[in-house]
Amino acid sequence: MSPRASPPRPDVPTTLRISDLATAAGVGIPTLRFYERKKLLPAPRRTASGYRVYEPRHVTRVRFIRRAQELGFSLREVGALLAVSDRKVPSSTEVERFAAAKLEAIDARVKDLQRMKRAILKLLAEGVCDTEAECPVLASLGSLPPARRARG
Amino acid sequence: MSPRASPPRPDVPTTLRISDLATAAGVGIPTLRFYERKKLLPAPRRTASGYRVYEPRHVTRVRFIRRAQELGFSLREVGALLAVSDRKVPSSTEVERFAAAKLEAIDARVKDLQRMKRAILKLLAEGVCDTEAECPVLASLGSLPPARRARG
DNA sequence: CTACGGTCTGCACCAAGGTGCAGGGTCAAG
DNA sequence: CTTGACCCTGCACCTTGGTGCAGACCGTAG
Repeated sequence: MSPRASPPRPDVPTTLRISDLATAAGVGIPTLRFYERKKLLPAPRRTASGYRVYEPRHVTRVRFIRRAQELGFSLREVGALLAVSDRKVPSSTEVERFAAAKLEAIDARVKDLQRMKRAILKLLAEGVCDTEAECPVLASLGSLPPARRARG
Repeated sequence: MSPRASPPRPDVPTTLRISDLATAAGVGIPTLRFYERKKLLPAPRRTASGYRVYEPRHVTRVRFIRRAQELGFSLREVGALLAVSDRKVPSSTEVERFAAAKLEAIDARVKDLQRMKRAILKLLAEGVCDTEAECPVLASLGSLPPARRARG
């Protein structure tokens, strides 16, 4: 509970220790070190004694990672987005193809989610179905194209 | 390549061996045994010699599982939906709350996906941003509520 | 009968995305 | 100068959702 009055406090740009970043971004400390190992977070500056020193923009970055994950992007994909956004990688044809594929995938996912939503509503509204063959959930989603994993 | 002319062929209800089901549903054979262990597939009938014997409805069921997974449902959740659909579990308040929560989650996810889509479009259209603070992707998604995992 | 592919079981292993712990250094307060 | 909270590293372990392999049986073709 120590206020730990941010050290010399040279200016506005507050610095954060790892626990501050973890709290601010809503993740655990080990997760931050994990992201660092995975290159999703840049290796931060260190104090003389080796403590990691973060800045507020890292909060944004970690929150972005979490949001993107919730949307179904893998950490590898999040890394690709961040790399473009960081200019670590030129916005090349390859990236554009990646993004375009993602957009398509997003549209498809949205459609499917809406279908699923309707199916669940129906399931609730109609009560439970008598035979598997008539179940709205199964019917609305089970008999669509082979559904090869479209994750990538 | 043997046609394996479906045995006595008693009627329309063709039976499937595990490899047939795997092919028809677009998954691997081990995956089917895995689903069976996880109770997503009922333990099927067996031939005298112990071979699993499936029916066409199992194709629907497996495809449903894959679709639901792609939509971000965990196997545990898929199991819950299937249990309702199977009448193995009464459509109780609990189930309705589960479904209602799912619906909300779906709406939220759709909104976020659309936001992500717009962000990616912007990223592509505007070229790459100069500072992280200005990046549309980060901006559109990074600075939203704490984003505690809404998976369950 | 033999071969050969399909199937069985059980167990080991894999990748992703973390989580926990031991053993040790740091640092501000009391 | 000790205590306690915090940090470091490295390593082990966890859950999900599979994948692979060994060793043995089944079953049809030649």
